[in-house]
Amino acid sequence: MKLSTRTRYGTRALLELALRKGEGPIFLKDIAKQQEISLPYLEHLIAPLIAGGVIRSTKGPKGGISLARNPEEIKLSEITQLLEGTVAPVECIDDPGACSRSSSCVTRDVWARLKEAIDGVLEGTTLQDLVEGHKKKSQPDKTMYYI
Amino acid sequence: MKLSTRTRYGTRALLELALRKGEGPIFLKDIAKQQEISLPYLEHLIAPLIAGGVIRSTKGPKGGISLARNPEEIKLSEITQLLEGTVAPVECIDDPGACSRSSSCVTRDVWARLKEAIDGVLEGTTLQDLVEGHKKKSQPDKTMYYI
DNA sequence: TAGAATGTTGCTTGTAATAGTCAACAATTC
DNA sequence: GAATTGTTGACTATTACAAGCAACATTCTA
Repeated sequence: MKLSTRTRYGTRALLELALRKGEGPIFLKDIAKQQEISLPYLEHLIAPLIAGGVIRSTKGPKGGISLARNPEEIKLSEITQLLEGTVAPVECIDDPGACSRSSSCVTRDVWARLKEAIDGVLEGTTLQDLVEGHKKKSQPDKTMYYI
Repeated sequence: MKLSTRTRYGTRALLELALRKGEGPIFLKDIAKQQEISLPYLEHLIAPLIAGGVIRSTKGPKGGISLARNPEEIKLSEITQLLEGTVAPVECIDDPGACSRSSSCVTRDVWARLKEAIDGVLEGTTLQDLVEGHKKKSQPDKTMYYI
């Protein structure tokens, strides 16, 4: 039940873009450094994100990548779909033909509920939520210091 | 985000035991056949389930395995824990030391919520729930035929 | 008490997915 | 036109998973 590094790294890369929204294209090099991702690996992660319309790229000097839409319009479910493929814990959820037992299998029903629970979280979270979470962490409530 | 076959097969094997509760020890051979699991593979799956106190085994002729507790007392979370290990989608949830960014990482918070969602389903489902689901499927409401 | 039936365990192997690197290429700016 | 950047494809570990095989331990029954 592990998320691939593709999804984890990709999400962090997008968060970086969201945090630096308005700065224009950001170098892959900078994202890789900031988020501690190997550059050649990151290069591969952006391809599906571009194809999926989540980011835009600019070539040449002063090039880089940037979000194609506002952070509040980009749900995590979209990111995982592009980088992880389906989030179904077993193949037979998306493709009942994958197993001859599908129609009568009770365990399959549980795994289906599992997928729904996962989807619920991913559908309900946007990049903007991550940005706000980040701000909250880096600027903790000052009242804390008065306790 | 896939469940291992260990968990899938193991759950089905336990369901089989729950369905045949009261019959005494069931042959591994029979479970393997009924649930279409390779016998040598199934043999390996039962070890952790015995160690975890979910099933009991009886050696020798007329031996086999059976549930160590009532189906309503066996939660799926317990089964996945024994067969899958943790259900956390990333290592840093259970072990913050796995990544130096843990304390400041916002994406980690999302993956934590993912784990909670998954745990919620698994904690809230028992083997007895599967048994009842199975009964419902094999004995569909007769009124269906009068439509 | 012997031997057959069953679960138990450890060793080994095949396979596939993942993670990652390297290098050639394309486009853009200055 | 040369430097800088993203793009793509080929390639290579590495790892985890799934599975098989064989020797072993235990128990029942004849």
